[in-house]
Amino acid sequence: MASSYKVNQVAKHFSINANTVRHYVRIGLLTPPKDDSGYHVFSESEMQTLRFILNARELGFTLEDIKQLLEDAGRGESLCPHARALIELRLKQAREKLASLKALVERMEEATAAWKTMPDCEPCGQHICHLIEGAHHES
Amino acid sequence: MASSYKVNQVAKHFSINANTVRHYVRIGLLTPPKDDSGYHVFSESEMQTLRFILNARELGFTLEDIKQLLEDAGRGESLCPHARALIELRLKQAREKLASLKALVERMEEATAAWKTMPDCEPCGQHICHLIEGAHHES
DNA sequence: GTTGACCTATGAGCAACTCAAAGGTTTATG
DNA sequence: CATAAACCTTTGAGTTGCTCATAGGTCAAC
Repeated sequence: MASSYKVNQVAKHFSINANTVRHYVRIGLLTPPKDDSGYHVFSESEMQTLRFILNARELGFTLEDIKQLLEDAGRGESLCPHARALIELRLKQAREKLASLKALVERMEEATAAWKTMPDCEPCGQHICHLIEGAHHES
Repeated sequence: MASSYKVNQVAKHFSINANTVRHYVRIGLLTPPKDDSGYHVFSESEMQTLRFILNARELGFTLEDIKQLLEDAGRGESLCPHARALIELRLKQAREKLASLKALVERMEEATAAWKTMPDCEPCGQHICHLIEGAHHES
């Protein structure tokens, strides 16, 4: 009928890898029942849950966060307060990672710019590569 | 004597975790000889290699990159051309990751801002959490 | 001689997949 | 109707760079 999908159909529907769907089943995010031959059958309700998972993932929740939210929902609780607390934490972490990644890109850009004017070094016992050895991690 | 260190001394010298030093030994980045009782002994030359590793890591090279560079050096080749090619690749990747992380942070900020004005939802069969279900991963 | 601080090697855990292996099922075709 | 293609299953392992735990050996001091 209309609202019944198997793994590859689900994957195509959401434009994701079928192995990703299987991964979510494996870790218990999705719990589709099986038909007689052991194939997972996804109903509209499973599809809705998967859409929820993908949305939440896009918003920066971890899969473990999402699992907790789904468990809240399974216990009939409103998960909004929990979601608000979690996203605040994840946003803070994302900002930290962003800052350190920004710093890394700047270091890399500085290094490549500086290297443009430097000749390749001949290998010698004294140093391995002056490009890298000139970097500022001293002591 | 002066130039001979054991793992914890090495770690303290560079202000890194002793397990990090052991990790580099395990994956073959460092190859310190052993004394009679099986302890790793780090000479000045091992220390120089470790400094090289830490500098390169700070510049965004992966440990696998660094391993290749050290192998170049071991074969008496100038690794500067290789290093230049590698950093260009890693810089490109870092910029891509930076862009996607920036986009993620923006999505998270928009979501939290929008959620400030929304009430928590009561759990119902129709939807799990309108906060997350309002996100734009449709279809 | 025993406590405590060191050292070793190895396996596992993190996050979120992704791929491969080994096998069962279903469908389409010759 | 046989068989090959295209699905499906479970499970284990690989990715990156550590970090921690386990089980055990070594060494210096008191």
